Amino acid sequence: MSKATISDVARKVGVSESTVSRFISGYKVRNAKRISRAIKDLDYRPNIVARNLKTGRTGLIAVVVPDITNPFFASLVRGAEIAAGDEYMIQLINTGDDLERENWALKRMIGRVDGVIYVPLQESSEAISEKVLGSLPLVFVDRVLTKSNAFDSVLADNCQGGFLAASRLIELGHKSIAIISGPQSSTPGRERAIGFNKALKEKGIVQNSQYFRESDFTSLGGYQAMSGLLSLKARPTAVFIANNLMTIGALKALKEHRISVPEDMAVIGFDDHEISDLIDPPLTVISRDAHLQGALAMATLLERIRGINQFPPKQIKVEVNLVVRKSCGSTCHHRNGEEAKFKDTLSALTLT
Amino acid sequence: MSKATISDVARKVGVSESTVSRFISGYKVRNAKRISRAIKDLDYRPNIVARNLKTGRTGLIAVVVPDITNPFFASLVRGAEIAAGDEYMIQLINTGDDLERENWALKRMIGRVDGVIYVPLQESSEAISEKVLGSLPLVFVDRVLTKSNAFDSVLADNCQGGFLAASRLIELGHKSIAIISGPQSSTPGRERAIGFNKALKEKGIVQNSQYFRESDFTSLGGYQAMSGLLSLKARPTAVFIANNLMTIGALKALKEHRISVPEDMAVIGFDDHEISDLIDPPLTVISRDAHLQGALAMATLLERIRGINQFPPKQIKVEVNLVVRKSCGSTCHHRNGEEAKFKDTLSALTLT
DNA sequence: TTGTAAGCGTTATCAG
DNA sequence: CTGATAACGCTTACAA
Repeated sequence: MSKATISDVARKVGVSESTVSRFISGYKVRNAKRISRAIKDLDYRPNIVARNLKTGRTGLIAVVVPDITNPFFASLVRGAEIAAGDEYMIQLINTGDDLERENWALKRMIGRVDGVIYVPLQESSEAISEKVLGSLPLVFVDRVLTKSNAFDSVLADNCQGGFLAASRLIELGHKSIAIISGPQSSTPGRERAIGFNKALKEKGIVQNSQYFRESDFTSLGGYQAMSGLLSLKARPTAVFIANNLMTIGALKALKEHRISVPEDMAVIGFDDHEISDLIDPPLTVISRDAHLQGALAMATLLERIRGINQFPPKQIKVEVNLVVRKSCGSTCHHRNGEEAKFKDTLSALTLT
Repeated sequence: MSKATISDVARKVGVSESTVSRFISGYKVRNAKRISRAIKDLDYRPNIVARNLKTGRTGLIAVVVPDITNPFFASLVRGAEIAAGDEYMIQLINTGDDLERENWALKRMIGRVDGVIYVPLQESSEAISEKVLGSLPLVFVDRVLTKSNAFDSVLADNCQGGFLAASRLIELGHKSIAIISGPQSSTPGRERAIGFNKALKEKGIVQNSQYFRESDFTSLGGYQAMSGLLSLKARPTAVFIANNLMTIGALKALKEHRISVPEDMAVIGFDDHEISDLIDPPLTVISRDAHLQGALAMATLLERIRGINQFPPKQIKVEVNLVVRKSCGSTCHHRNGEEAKFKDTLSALTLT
């Protein structure tokens, strides 16, 4: 039984509790050896909760994500955990795209954790009170709450992602390019669409309003959006699908309709996966380093918690890359030149 | 600031701390309304840590998995979280296939959490001390530690899975059937191989020892194992790959060697995924309900924690299913009959 | 119903 | 370096 307390140890050795406490904290004490033995003998383990009460720290960081079964968030969490090292452990909360649950979870975190890594569902949730946000060290990752620019954030370069995708499709000669976008109420939904539209505008392509489908980042949503696109009289010849799950759904729709990719529909997705090149056809995507994003979020949060000279909120951007495979169509002969050009447009890691 | 304590509230209202405490715990108190107001006014939130110290509970369940980026574990964790409801939250630990870290993590959980859902890396880890295991309510999921049969467990019906896979391949006419197995030191590695071999034996197929490749449940391992198989003079014509990650690696090897599936190599994997039927060719797999497995583990653990009449250790088995797609070869005309037969061999959910 | 008081197991302070 | 002693903020007998 782990019932032994510090006072049991103290009594057994014949010193005070304080001395044992100091020994545990790594200070030099006279009876170190005897204390160490008594601890072993009694199988004493410090009561963490009591320690937490005294010190006011918990050693816990909450990571609040929409859904851990989305591989991107899984990698994000893993990256965060690795960056946390030995000192902090992770409390995981899935909000399941439920605003109420999100608010509930955030509230509960107060006093239970030392900080929060937070992927908010929408950029403006009235439900999330300022008070809650103000009660905790917090960093946004992947998405932000726009009402609070007082926090650190670690975002992907979403605009650049949308821009790269559209540019690629345009260069391949497409004029009718659709986008299956995420919710415009969310950061990546909005920003990826912005980058996409920017490329179209710059290249002088006028966008058919039918070709903009706002969806919800789910597989089903992607399926429906693609079905909608396919029911159009004037179908697009290419599509950028703004996240991984929607891409899965969209590909299913294409498969069902026996549309051949990329001949009849060129496809670029968002977020890479080990399986992407086993798909038929291998999927061209905009990729980013999810582990890195999680790790940067954790590192920033820990700096903030440790109060390292109170820096102003950091807005960190993680680079995105175009990974060319077959789903976007012929990898034309000047491909290498193109890729070099793309590379130039990327900053390895932009800290603002 | 969340600095207000219960005594601030008590003072403001002019009652004792105990009264406020009772109010919070839902008891009827005379000044309920005034207390409620004071709590709002002061923005008082109970200090959870102090409460935990007093009550001896933390409201935290540790979930220790090898790697959350494996979709199976992600679903498992999600299922567990859902089953936890509002009362318990999840502390996530990835062991990253590192026995030392696993032991470290488990030790750290003592006193920090109310219970552990645990996917051990090996069936016999000397590193994990009995003492640690005995200090916590614990349920094994997906894998077990054989030295401790004193715990509840929730496993998939792995034997049946291996058996179904092999049977299918045999029925399709294959005689040279390989298996890329997980580590024999792990529960699913061992059991799936057992079921596989059992089917071969029953159907009178003598196994070429070259066709048994023990690997490590990683994608790279699967890649190497498949490469080994392909380098054989007498290649097998079919292969059962005993987990999801190894299947990805194996498919990559097949692709690189331009082996056409299923014509030159029939493939059955383990664990389904939404993407499995987008792969080229769509992947036949043994599937199971990962959410359910996680949820059952959590439910069992909570029962145990709540001490619901001290039932003996439960060994729960979750059914597996054969999901037939194209990678295992021609879905012959008597397919429906076959599937019905398979169904019969499955118990919906076996509680032992 | 309410208040008093005694802890829960640590760590922090302060004098020695 | 050590030992009293006082918190940390809450819950829970116990008595009123």
